[in-house]
Amino acid sequence: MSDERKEQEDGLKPGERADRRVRADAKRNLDGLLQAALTVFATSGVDAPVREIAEKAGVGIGTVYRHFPERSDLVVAVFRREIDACADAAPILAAEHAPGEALARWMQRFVDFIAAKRGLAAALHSGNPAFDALPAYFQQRLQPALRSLLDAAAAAGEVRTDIAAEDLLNAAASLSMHAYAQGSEHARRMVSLLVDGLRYGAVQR
Amino acid sequence: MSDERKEQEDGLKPGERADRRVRADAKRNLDGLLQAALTVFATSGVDAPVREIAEKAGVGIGTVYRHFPERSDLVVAVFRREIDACADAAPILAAEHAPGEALARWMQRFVDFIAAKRGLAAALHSGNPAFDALPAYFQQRLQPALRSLLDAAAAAGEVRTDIAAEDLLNAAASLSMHAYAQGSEHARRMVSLLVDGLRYGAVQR
DNA sequence: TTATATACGGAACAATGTTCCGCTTTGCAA
DNA sequence: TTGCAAAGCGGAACATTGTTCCGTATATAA
Repeated sequence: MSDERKEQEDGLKPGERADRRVRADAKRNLDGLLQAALTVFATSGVDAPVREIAEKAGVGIGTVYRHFPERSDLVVAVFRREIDACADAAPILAAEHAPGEALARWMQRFVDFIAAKRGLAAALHSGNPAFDALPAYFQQRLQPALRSLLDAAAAAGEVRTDIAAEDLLNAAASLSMHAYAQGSEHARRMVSLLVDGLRYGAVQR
Repeated sequence: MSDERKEQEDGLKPGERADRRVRADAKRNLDGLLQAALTVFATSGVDAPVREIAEKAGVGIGTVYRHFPERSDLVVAVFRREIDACADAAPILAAEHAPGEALARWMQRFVDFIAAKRGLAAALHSGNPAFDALPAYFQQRLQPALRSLLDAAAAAGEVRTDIAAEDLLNAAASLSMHAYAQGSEHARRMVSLLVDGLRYGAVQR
Protein backbone atom coordinates (compact mmCIF):
# COMPACT_ATOMS: atom_id res chain seq x y z
CA MET A 1 0.00 0.00 0.00
CA SER A 2 2.07 2.99 1.23
CA ASP A 3 5.59 1.63 1.49
CA GLU A 4 7.04 4.61 -0.30
CA ARG A 5 6.64 6.87 2.69
CA LYS A 6 9.89 5.77 4.27
CA GLU A 7 11.72 7.08 1.26
CA GLN A 8 12.17 10.22 3.33
CA GLU A 9 13.81 8.48 6.24
CA ASP A 10 16.35 6.98 3.90
CA GLY A 11 17.11 10.43 2.60
CA LEU A 12 17.18 9.24 -0.96
CA LYS A 13 16.96 11.43 -3.98
CA PRO A 14 13.57 11.20 -5.65
CA GLY A 15 13.54 8.86 -8.56
CA GLU A 16 15.79 6.37 -6.89
CA ARG A 17 12.72 4.51 -5.58
CA ALA A 18 14.95 2.83 -3.03
CA ASP A 19 12.31 1.74 -0.52
CA ARG A 20 12.33 -1.67 -2.14
CA ARG A 21 15.50 -2.17 -4.04
CA VAL A 22 14.97 -5.33 -5.96
CA ARG A 23 18.14 -6.89 -7.10
CA ALA A 24 18.35 -7.08 -10.84
CA ASP A 25 18.92 -10.82 -10.87
CA ALA A 26 15.93 -11.37 -8.63
CA LYS A 27 13.64 -9.51 -10.97
CA ARG A 28 15.11 -11.35 -13.93
CA ASN A 29 14.48 -14.68 -12.30
CA LEU A 30 10.97 -13.77 -11.28
CA ASP A 31 10.07 -12.73 -14.79
CA GLY A 32 11.61 -15.84 -16.27
CA LEU A 33 9.79 -17.96 -13.76
CA LEU A 34 6.40 -16.52 -14.63
CA GLN A 35 7.13 -16.94 -18.31
CA ALA A 36 8.29 -20.53 -17.84
CA ALA A 37 5.30 -21.35 -15.67
CA LEU A 38 2.92 -19.96 -18.27
CA THR A 39 4.47 -22.19 -20.91
CA VAL A 40 4.65 -25.29 -18.78
CA PHE A 41 1.09 -24.87 -17.50
CA ALA A 42 -0.09 -24.61 -21.08
CA THR A 43 1.72 -27.75 -22.20
CA SER A 44 1.71 -29.99 -19.14
CA GLY A 45 -1.28 -28.59 -17.28
CA VAL A 46 -1.45 -26.75 -13.99
CA ASP A 47 -0.38 -29.87 -12.13
CA ALA A 48 3.07 -29.85 -13.68
CA PRO A 49 5.86 -30.42 -11.12
CA VAL A 50 7.55 -27.36 -9.69
CA ARG A 51 10.87 -28.87 -10.64
CA GLU A 52 9.90 -28.84 -14.29
CA ILE A 53 9.10 -25.14 -14.15
CA ALA A 54 12.31 -24.36 -12.28
CA GLU A 55 14.34 -26.22 -14.86
CA LYS A 56 12.60 -24.49 -17.74
CA ALA A 57 13.34 -21.15 -16.14
CA GLY A 58 16.93 -22.16 -15.52
CA VAL A 59 16.78 -21.64 -11.76
CA GLY A 60 16.91 -23.85 -8.69
CA ILE A 61 13.89 -25.03 -6.77
CA GLY A 62 14.83 -22.84 -3.87
CA THR A 63 14.49 -19.79 -6.07
CA VAL A 64 10.95 -20.74 -7.00
CA TYR A 65 9.98 -21.04 -3.37
CA ARG A 66 11.71 -17.79 -2.51
CA HIS A 67 9.42 -15.95 -4.90
CA PHE A 68 6.34 -18.11 -4.34
CA PRO A 69 6.11 -19.64 -0.86
CA GLU A 70 3.63 -22.22 -2.13
CA ARG A 71 2.99 -23.82 -5.44
CA SER A 72 -0.47 -22.28 -5.56
CA ASP A 73 1.05 -18.81 -5.25
CA LEU A 74 2.78 -19.35 -8.54
CA VAL A 75 -0.44 -20.51 -10.16
CA VAL A 76 -2.27 -17.47 -8.84
CA ALA A 77 0.47 -15.13 -10.06
CA VAL A 78 0.33 -16.58 -13.56
CA PHE A 79 -3.43 -16.38 -13.65
CA ARG A 80 -3.54 -12.81 -12.45
CA ARG A 81 -0.93 -11.85 -14.97
CA GLU A 82 -3.06 -13.27 -17.76
CA ILE A 83 -6.15 -11.52 -16.45
CA ASP A 84 -4.20 -8.27 -16.44
CA ALA A 85 -3.01 -8.82 -19.99
CA CYS A 86 -6.56 -9.40 -21.14
CA ALA A 87 -7.85 -6.34 -19.33
CA ASP A 88 -5.01 -4.19 -20.65
CA ALA A 89 -5.89 -5.17 -24.19
CA ALA A 90 -9.15 -3.21 -23.93
CA PRO A 91 -7.78 0.34 -24.06
CA ILE A 92 -5.31 -0.68 -26.75
CA LEU A 93 -8.03 -2.10 -28.98
CA ALA A 94 -10.18 0.93 -28.24
CA ALA A 95 -7.43 3.19 -29.56
CA GLU A 96 -6.93 1.18 -32.72
CA HIS A 97 -10.47 0.46 -33.84
CA ALA A 98 -13.97 1.85 -34.04
CA PRO A 99 -15.96 1.22 -30.83
CA GLY A 100 -18.04 -1.67 -32.16
CA GLU A 101 -15.07 -3.34 -33.77
CA ALA A 102 -12.97 -2.90 -30.65
CA LEU A 103 -15.68 -4.54 -28.58
CA ALA A 104 -15.97 -7.47 -30.97
CA ARG A 105 -12.22 -7.99 -31.05
CA TRP A 106 -11.90 -7.85 -27.32
CA MET A 107 -14.58 -10.46 -26.91
CA GLN A 108 -12.61 -12.78 -29.16
CA ARG A 109 -9.52 -12.02 -27.16
CA PHE A 110 -11.48 -12.97 -24.09
CA VAL A 111 -12.55 -16.28 -25.61
CA ASP A 112 -8.93 -17.12 -26.30
CA PHE A 113 -8.09 -16.26 -22.73
CA ILE A 114 -10.76 -18.53 -21.29
CA ALA A 115 -9.96 -21.36 -23.67
CA ALA A 116 -6.26 -21.23 -22.84
CA LYS A 117 -6.96 -21.10 -19.13
CA ARG A 118 -9.48 -23.89 -19.02
CA GLY A 119 -7.08 -25.96 -16.94
CA LEU A 120 -6.82 -23.20 -14.42
CA ALA A 121 -10.58 -22.95 -14.21
CA ALA A 122 -10.66 -26.51 -12.92
CA ALA A 123 -8.16 -25.58 -10.24
CA LEU A 124 -10.42 -22.72 -9.21
CA HIS A 125 -13.17 -25.14 -8.28
CA SER A 126 -10.83 -27.56 -6.58
CA GLY A 127 -11.77 -26.24 -3.17
CA ASN A 128 -8.25 -25.01 -2.48
CA PRO A 129 -8.75 -21.74 -0.55
CA ALA A 130 -5.63 -20.34 -2.18
CA PHE A 131 -7.71 -19.67 -5.26
CA ASP A 132 -10.69 -18.16 -3.51
CA ALA A 133 -9.73 -14.61 -4.37
CA LEU A 134 -9.24 -15.20 -8.08
CA PRO A 135 -12.88 -15.06 -9.21
CA ALA A 136 -13.26 -11.68 -7.54
CA TYR A 137 -10.09 -10.43 -9.20
CA PHE A 138 -11.38 -11.73 -12.50
CA GLN A 139 -14.59 -9.72 -12.18
CA GLN A 140 -12.94 -6.67 -10.71
CA ARG A 141 -10.39 -6.44 -13.48
CA LEU A 142 -12.36 -7.51 -16.54
CA GLN A 143 -15.72 -5.92 -15.85
CA PRO A 144 -14.43 -2.33 -16.06
CA ALA A 145 -12.42 -3.23 -19.14
CA LEU A 146 -15.45 -4.57 -20.91
CA ARG A 147 -17.68 -1.83 -19.59
CA SER A 148 -15.53 0.88 -21.14
CA LEU A 149 -15.73 -0.81 -24.53
CA LEU A 150 -19.43 -1.42 -24.16
CA ASP A 151 -20.15 2.15 -23.14
CA ALA A 152 -18.12 3.52 -26.01
CA ALA A 153 -19.91 1.31 -28.50
CA ALA A 154 -23.26 2.25 -27.01
CA ALA A 155 -22.39 5.94 -27.13
CA ALA A 156 -21.53 5.55 -30.79
CA GLY A 157 -24.90 3.93 -31.35
CA GLU A 158 -23.31 0.70 -32.49
CA VAL A 159 -24.85 -1.55 -29.85
CA ARG A 160 -27.92 -1.58 -27.66
CA THR A 161 -27.77 -0.28 -24.13
CA ASP A 162 -29.80 -2.74 -22.13
CA ILE A 163 -27.08 -5.30 -21.44
CA ALA A 164 -24.80 -4.91 -18.44
CA ALA A 165 -21.09 -5.59 -18.74
CA GLU A 166 -21.32 -8.01 -15.86
CA ASP A 167 -23.95 -10.14 -17.56
CA LEU A 168 -22.20 -10.08 -20.89
CA LEU A 169 -18.92 -11.07 -19.30
CA ASN A 170 -20.42 -14.00 -17.44
CA ALA A 171 -22.40 -15.15 -20.44
CA ALA A 172 -19.30 -15.09 -22.63
CA ALA A 173 -17.33 -16.97 -19.99
CA SER A 174 -19.99 -19.64 -19.70
CA LEU A 175 -20.24 -20.00 -23.45
CA SER A 176 -16.48 -20.16 -23.85
CA MET A 177 -16.07 -22.83 -21.25
CA HIS A 178 -18.95 -25.06 -22.23
CA ALA A 179 -18.59 -24.58 -25.93
CA TYR A 180 -14.92 -25.37 -25.75
CA ALA A 181 -15.76 -29.06 -25.73
CA GLN A 182 -16.97 -28.63 -29.29
CA GLY A 183 -13.79 -26.89 -30.33
CA SER A 184 -12.50 -23.37 -29.93
CA GLU A 185 -13.99 -22.46 -33.29
CA HIS A 186 -17.44 -23.17 -31.91
CA ALA A 187 -16.79 -21.02 -28.89
CA ARG A 188 -15.69 -18.19 -31.15
CA ARG A 189 -18.88 -18.41 -33.16
CA MET A 190 -21.12 -18.49 -30.14
CA VAL A 191 -19.58 -15.39 -28.66
CA SER A 192 -19.69 -13.73 -32.03
CA LEU A 193 -23.40 -14.44 -32.07
CA LEU A 194 -23.65 -12.80 -28.71
CA VAL A 195 -21.99 -9.66 -29.98
CA ASP A 196 -24.20 -9.59 -33.04
CA GLY A 197 -27.11 -9.77 -30.66
CA LEU A 198 -25.82 -6.61 -29.06
CA ARG A 199 -25.75 -4.87 -32.39
CA TYR A 200 -29.30 -5.85 -33.20
CA GLY A 201 -31.22 -3.32 -31.17
CA ALA A 202 -28.74 -0.49 -31.54
CA VAL A 203 -30.13 3.02 -31.63
CA GLN A 204 -28.38 4.97 -34.34
CA ARG A 205 -27.14 8.24 -32.95
CA MET B 1 -13.32 -61.47 -21.22
CA SER B 2 -14.25 -65.16 -21.55
CA ASP B 3 -12.98 -66.65 -18.31
CA GLU B 4 -16.26 -68.41 -17.70
CA ARG B 5 -15.50 -71.05 -20.27
CA LYS B 6 -13.44 -73.01 -17.82
CA GLU B 7 -16.58 -73.66 -15.81
CA GLN B 8 -16.84 -76.83 -17.89
CA GLU B 9 -13.35 -77.93 -17.03
CA ASP B 10 -14.23 -77.44 -13.39
CA GLY B 11 -17.29 -79.60 -13.87
CA LEU B 12 -19.43 -77.44 -11.62
CA LYS B 13 -23.16 -77.78 -11.22
CA PRO B 14 -25.15 -74.91 -12.72
CA GLY B 15 -26.31 -72.43 -10.16
CA GLU B 16 -23.06 -72.53 -8.30
CA ARG B 17 -21.84 -69.60 -10.37
CA ALA B 18 -18.35 -70.80 -9.75
CA ASP B 19 -16.70 -68.88 -12.59
CA ARG B 20 -15.85 -66.18 -10.11
CA ARG B 21 -16.37 -67.19 -6.55
CA VAL B 22 -15.80 -64.09 -4.47
CA ARG B 23 -14.48 -64.78 -1.07
CA ALA B 24 -16.69 -63.49 1.70
CA ASP B 25 -13.97 -61.44 3.33
CA ALA B 26 -13.11 -59.86 0.00
CA LYS B 27 -16.66 -58.69 -0.52
CA ARG B 28 -16.85 -57.45 3.05
CA ASN B 29 -13.68 -55.44 2.61
CA LEU B 30 -14.80 -54.01 -0.70
CA ASP B 31 -18.08 -52.84 0.74
CA GLY B 32 -16.39 -51.35 3.76
CA LEU B 33 -13.90 -49.62 1.51
CA LEU B 34 -16.57 -47.98 -0.61
CA GLN B 35 -18.41 -46.88 2.50
CA ALA B 36 -15.26 -45.49 4.09
CA ALA B 37 -14.27 -43.73 0.88
CA LEU B 38 -17.69 -42.10 0.61
CA THR B 39 -17.35 -40.76 4.13
CA VAL B 40 -13.77 -39.61 3.77
CA PHE B 41 -14.40 -37.95 0.42
CA ALA B 42 -17.29 -36.07 1.96
CA THR B 43 -15.25 -34.84 4.91
CA SER B 44 -11.73 -34.45 3.54
CA GLY B 45 -12.49 -34.04 -0.15
CA VAL B 46 -11.67 -36.30 -3.07
CA ASP B 47 -7.98 -35.62 -2.62
CA ALA B 48 -7.85 -37.39 0.72
CA PRO B 49 -4.90 -39.80 1.05
CA VAL B 50 -5.54 -43.44 0.22
CA ARG B 51 -4.01 -44.36 3.57
CA GLU B 52 -6.71 -42.42 5.37
CA ILE B 53 -9.43 -44.35 3.60
CA ALA B 54 -7.72 -47.67 4.22
CA GLU B 55 -7.42 -46.91 7.89
CA LYS B 56 -11.05 -45.83 8.14
CA ALA B 57 -12.08 -49.08 6.50
CA GLY B 58 -9.79 -51.04 8.79
CA VAL B 59 -7.78 -52.63 5.98
CA GLY B 60 -4.23 -52.40 4.71
CA ILE B 61 -3.16 -50.27 1.79
CA GLY B 62 -2.49 -53.37 -0.25
CA THR B 63 -6.14 -54.32 0.03
CA VAL B 64 -7.24 -51.01 -1.39
CA TYR B 65 -4.99 -51.44 -4.40
CA ARG B 66 -6.12 -55.03 -4.87
CA HIS B 67 -9.68 -53.83 -5.37
CA PHE B 68 -8.84 -50.57 -7.11
CA PRO B 69 -5.61 -50.65 -9.15
CA GLU B 70 -5.47 -46.88 -9.12
CA ARG B 71 -6.74 -44.22 -6.80
CA SER B 72 -9.01 -42.87 -9.52
CA ASP B 73 -10.69 -46.26 -9.80
CA LEU B 74 -11.88 -45.89 -6.25
CA VAL B 75 -13.16 -42.41 -6.93
CA VAL B 76 -15.01 -43.64 -10.00
CA ALA B 77 -16.52 -46.56 -8.08
CA VAL B 78 -17.81 -44.28 -5.36
CA PHE B 79 -19.25 -41.85 -7.85
CA ARG B 80 -20.98 -44.56 -9.88
CA ARG B 81 -22.41 -46.01 -6.73
CA GLU B 82 -23.92 -42.67 -5.81
CA ILE B 83 -25.30 -42.22 -9.30
CA ASP B 84 -26.89 -45.64 -9.04
CA ALA B 85 -28.39 -44.82 -5.67
CA CYS B 86 -29.91 -41.65 -7.06
CA ALA B 87 -31.28 -43.44 -10.12
CA ASP B 88 -32.69 -46.26 -8.02
CA ALA B 89 -34.58 -43.77 -5.90
CA ALA B 90 -36.83 -42.97 -8.85
CA PRO B 91 -38.93 -46.16 -8.98
CA ILE B 92 -39.14 -46.18 -5.20
CA LEU B 93 -40.50 -42.64 -5.07
CA ALA B 94 -42.83 -43.45 -7.95
CA ALA B 95 -44.32 -46.28 -5.95
CA GLU B 96 -44.81 -44.18 -2.84
CA HIS B 97 -46.18 -40.95 -4.23
CA ALA B 98 -48.42 -39.47 -6.86
CA PRO B 99 -46.57 -38.85 -10.16
CA GLY B 100 -46.13 -35.12 -9.76
CA GLU B 101 -45.05 -35.43 -6.17
CA ALA B 102 -42.64 -38.24 -7.00
CA LEU B 103 -41.06 -36.08 -9.69
CA ALA B 104 -40.68 -33.13 -7.35
CA ARG B 105 -39.16 -35.26 -4.63
CA TRP B 106 -36.74 -36.92 -6.96
CA MET B 107 -35.53 -33.55 -8.22
CA GLN B 108 -34.74 -32.55 -4.66
CA ARG B 109 -32.97 -35.83 -4.18
CA PHE B 110 -30.97 -34.99 -7.27
CA VAL B 111 -30.03 -31.57 -5.92
CA ASP B 112 -28.71 -33.21 -2.77
CA PHE B 113 -26.71 -35.60 -4.88
CA ILE B 114 -25.09 -32.85 -6.92
CA ALA B 115 -24.43 -30.69 -3.89
CA ALA B 116 -22.77 -33.53 -2.02
CA LYS B 117 -20.67 -34.45 -5.03
CA ARG B 118 -19.47 -30.99 -5.86
CA GLY B 119 -15.92 -32.00 -5.06
CA LEU B 120 -16.12 -34.87 -7.47
CA ALA B 121 -17.39 -32.58 -10.18
CA ALA B 122 -14.14 -30.67 -9.98
CA ALA B 123 -12.22 -33.91 -10.42
CA LEU B 124 -14.25 -34.61 -13.55
CA HIS B 125 -12.89 -31.52 -15.20
CA SER B 126 -9.36 -32.14 -14.04
CA GLY B 127 -8.38 -33.58 -17.38
CA ASN B 128 -7.65 -36.99 -15.91
CA PRO B 129 -8.82 -39.48 -18.57
CA ALA B 130 -9.81 -41.90 -15.83
CA PHE B 131 -12.95 -39.85 -15.35
CA ASP B 132 -13.84 -39.46 -19.00
CA ALA B 133 -16.53 -42.13 -18.88
CA LEU B 134 -18.36 -40.74 -15.86
CA PRO B 135 -20.37 -38.01 -17.58
CA ALA B 136 -21.75 -40.56 -20.03
CA TYR B 137 -22.65 -42.88 -17.18
CA PHE B 138 -24.30 -40.00 -15.40
CA GLN B 139 -26.53 -39.29 -18.39
CA GLN B 140 -27.15 -42.90 -19.24
CA ARG B 141 -28.26 -43.77 -15.74
CA LEU B 142 -30.14 -40.67 -14.65
CA GLN B 143 -31.91 -39.72 -17.85
CA PRO B 144 -34.09 -42.84 -17.97
CA ALA B 145 -34.77 -42.50 -14.26
CA LEU B 146 -36.00 -38.96 -14.67
CA ARG B 147 -37.78 -39.74 -17.92
CA SER B 148 -39.94 -42.39 -16.29
CA LEU B 149 -41.03 -39.96 -13.61
CA LEU B 150 -41.58 -37.22 -16.14
CA ASP B 151 -43.62 -39.44 -18.44
CA ALA B 152 -45.75 -40.65 -15.57
CA ALA B 153 -46.42 -37.13 -14.39
CA ALA B 154 -47.22 -36.05 -17.93
CA ALA B 155 -49.55 -38.98 -18.44
CA ALA B 156 -51.37 -37.99 -15.28
CA GLY B 157 -51.72 -34.47 -16.63
CA GLU B 158 -49.70 -33.03 -13.79
CA VAL B 159 -46.96 -31.48 -15.90
CA ARG B 160 -46.51 -30.21 -19.41
CA THR B 161 -45.08 -32.42 -22.10
CA ASP B 162 -42.75 -30.17 -24.02
CA ILE B 163 -39.67 -30.54 -21.87
CA ALA B 164 -37.24 -33.39 -22.49
CA ALA B 165 -35.76 -35.33 -19.60
CA GLU B 166 -32.30 -34.60 -20.92
CA ASP B 167 -32.79 -30.84 -20.86
CA LEU B 168 -34.42 -30.87 -17.47
CA LEU B 169 -31.61 -32.97 -16.05
CA ASN B 170 -28.89 -30.71 -17.38
CA ALA B 171 -30.70 -27.58 -16.33
CA ALA B 172 -31.12 -28.91 -12.81
CA ALA B 173 -27.49 -29.94 -12.68
CA SER B 174 -26.31 -26.50 -13.81
CA LEU B 175 -28.57 -24.77 -11.33
CA SER B 176 -27.49 -27.03 -8.51
CA MET B 177 -23.83 -26.48 -9.16
CA HIS B 178 -23.85 -22.76 -9.70
CA ALA B 179 -26.47 -22.01 -7.11
CA TYR B 180 -24.63 -24.01 -4.52
CA ALA B 181 -22.34 -21.04 -3.94
CA GLN B 182 -25.34 -19.22 -2.50
CA GLY B 183 -26.17 -22.11 -0.21
CA SER B 184 -27.92 -25.41 -0.73
CA GLU B 185 -31.21 -23.84 0.23
CA HIS B 186 -30.96 -21.55 -2.76
CA ALA B 187 -30.26 -24.48 -5.05
CA ARG B 188 -33.32 -26.25 -3.69
CA ARG B 189 -35.53 -23.27 -4.37
CA MET B 190 -34.24 -22.77 -7.90
CA VAL B 191 -34.90 -26.37 -8.84
CA SER B 192 -38.26 -26.19 -7.16
CA LEU B 193 -39.03 -23.23 -9.37
CA LEU B 194 -38.06 -25.34 -12.34
CA VAL B 195 -40.50 -28.04 -11.36
CA ASP B 196 -43.27 -25.53 -10.78
CA GLY B 197 -42.56 -24.32 -14.28
CA LEU B 198 -43.27 -27.82 -15.49
CA ARG B 199 -46.59 -27.82 -13.72
CA TYR B 200 -47.61 -24.50 -15.19
CA GLY B 201 -48.68 -25.55 -18.66
CA ALA B 202 -50.05 -28.94 -17.67
CA VAL B 203 -52.99 -30.26 -19.65
CA GLN B 204 -55.49 -31.73 -17.24
CA ARG B 205 -56.48 -35.19 -18.41
C1' DT C 1 -8.80 -81.69 8.07
C1' DT C 2 -5.94 -80.45 4.43
C1' DA C 3 -4.53 -78.29 0.19
C1' DT C 4 -4.56 -74.34 -2.43
C1' DA C 5 -6.12 -70.42 -4.66
C1' DT C 6 -7.38 -66.04 -2.98
C1' DA C 7 -6.82 -62.12 -0.33
C1' DC C 8 -4.40 -59.41 3.10
C1' DG C 9 -1.02 -56.17 5.29
C1' DG C 10 2.45 -53.22 5.21
C1' DA C 11 7.36 -52.37 4.10
C1' DA C 12 9.65 -50.35 0.33
C1' DC C 13 9.89 -47.46 -3.73
C1' DA C 14 8.83 -43.35 -6.58
C1' DA C 15 7.16 -38.76 -7.49
C1' DT C 16 6.49 -34.35 -5.90
C1' DG C 17 5.71 -30.36 -2.57
C1' DT C 18 8.44 -27.84 0.87
C1' DT C 19 12.25 -26.53 4.03
C1' DC C 20 16.90 -25.39 5.15
C1' DC C 21 21.32 -23.65 4.87
C1' DG C 22 25.95 -22.90 2.98
C1' DC C 23 27.59 -20.44 -1.04
C1' DT C 24 27.36 -16.68 -4.58
C1' DT C 25 26.09 -12.37 -6.43
C1' DT C 26 24.83 -7.70 -6.15
C1' DG C 27 24.84 -3.01 -4.79
C1' DC C 28 26.81 0.37 -1.93
C1' DA C 29 30.46 3.06 -0.05
C1' DA C 30 35.07 4.03 1.25
C1' DT D 1 38.78 -0.45 -7.35
C1' DT D 2 38.06 -3.05 -3.46
C1' DG D 3 35.64 -4.81 0.61
C1' DC D 4 31.55 -6.04 2.76
C1' DA D 5 26.88 -6.99 4.26
C1' DA D 6 22.55 -8.09 2.65
C1' DA D 7 19.89 -10.33 -0.75
C1' DG D 8 19.37 -14.07 -3.46
C1' DC D 9 20.53 -18.70 -5.22
C1' DG D 10 20.87 -23.83 -5.68
C1' DG D 11 19.96 -28.15 -4.50
C1' DA D 12 20.30 -31.71 -0.88
C1' DA D 13 17.26 -33.36 2.47
C1' DC D 14 12.78 -34.08 4.38
C1' DA D 15 7.62 -35.00 4.30
C1' DT D 16 3.63 -36.66 2.12
C1' DT D 17 1.28 -39.57 -0.80
C1' DG D 18 0.49 -42.79 -4.88
C1' DT D 19 1.91 -47.48 -6.18
C1' DT D 20 4.35 -52.03 -6.20
C1' DC D 21 5.77 -56.31 -4.23
C1' DC D 22 5.81 -60.29 -1.65
C1' DG D 23 5.63 -63.14 2.49
C1' DT D 24 1.77 -64.46 5.44
C1' DA D 25 -3.00 -65.52 6.62
C1' DT D 26 -7.47 -67.42 5.49
C1' DA D 27 -11.75 -68.93 3.13
C1' DT D 28 -13.38 -72.64 0.54
C1' DA D 29 -13.62 -77.21 -1.82
C1' DA D 30 -12.85 -81.87 -1.31
